[in-house]
Amino acid sequence: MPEGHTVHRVAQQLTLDLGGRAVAVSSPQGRFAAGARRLDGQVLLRAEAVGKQLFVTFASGDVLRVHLGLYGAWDLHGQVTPLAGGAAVSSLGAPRVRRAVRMGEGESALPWSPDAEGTEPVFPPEPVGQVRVRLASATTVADLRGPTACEVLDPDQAAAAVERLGPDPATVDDLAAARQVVVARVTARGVPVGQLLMDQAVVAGIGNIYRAELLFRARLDPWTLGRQVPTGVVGALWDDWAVLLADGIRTGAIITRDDLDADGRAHALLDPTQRHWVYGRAGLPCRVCGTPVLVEPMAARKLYRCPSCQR
DNA sequence: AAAACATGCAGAA
DNA sequence: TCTGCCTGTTTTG
Repeated sequence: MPEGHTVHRVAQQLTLDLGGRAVAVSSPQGRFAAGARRLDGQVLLRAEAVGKQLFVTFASGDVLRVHLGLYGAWDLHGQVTPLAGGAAVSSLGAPRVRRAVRMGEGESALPWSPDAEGTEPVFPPEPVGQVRVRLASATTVADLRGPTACEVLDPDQAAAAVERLGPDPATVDDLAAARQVVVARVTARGVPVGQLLMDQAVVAGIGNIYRAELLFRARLDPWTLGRQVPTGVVGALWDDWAVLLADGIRTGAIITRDDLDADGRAHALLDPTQRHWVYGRAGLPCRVCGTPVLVEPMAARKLYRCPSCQR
């Protein structure tokens, strides 16, 4: 369940291993049959993420728009170039390896089990489960399952879809201008800032984990109304989001503890319970002051905060 | 085996 | 504010 960083990594991966190649597009599950026919056989030009949405552009100009929602995931098979930091751990520029990788819900290497005879798995592999879309080159297969959105858009529709989203610090060309936009959108509203950070039309890519962690790092009470948050504080939230997102894209994990040294970070990579200040820590002591972390609903999502540190 | 749970969002009311 | 939907993993009985 991807926040922005995961989708950026998917985009990198698809561009790297399928970009510039003609791809067979199919819908083994059948629910995307018409869309698949429209794209089948075209050259995949590039994949890009804006917030949590993935846009895959094909030679005709048509764009596959995918939103993973809560449960969606991409499984990659065959030649999958290791990205830095992720499950496909390997040094940068290492030779390509054959393996299977899941991106979307706790990125991980898939069990690569040879069959009973110990022979190599066949390529391309049979689709397993409900595969909505398969993108296949001669050497790489990407299977998409469980997306909340999956559709083909023409160029104008794709531009409109991007236009509906707030700025994403990983794609925006002018960080300072984007900062201004976000400051304006937050401070104009009489809605809790914790809710505004999750609003993809205000700023793109922030999910429940990043929301909780950004607000803790700013020591800001999530219930503060947008219009009550000082301009400089909103700007600092945007700046911090840019930092956390870049870090998440690089490492493939959401580690927000700026109190950890290199060893601590390496440990947090292996132990998810060490990654966050407050997210998922309801009832546990605040790592700064020891006050029990609160969890409560905000707009039907779980909000984690330290009632003592965040004011 | 069944239930609970999850990093999300659209649509209805 | 509420419900419904998508899928896989973890927890519970």
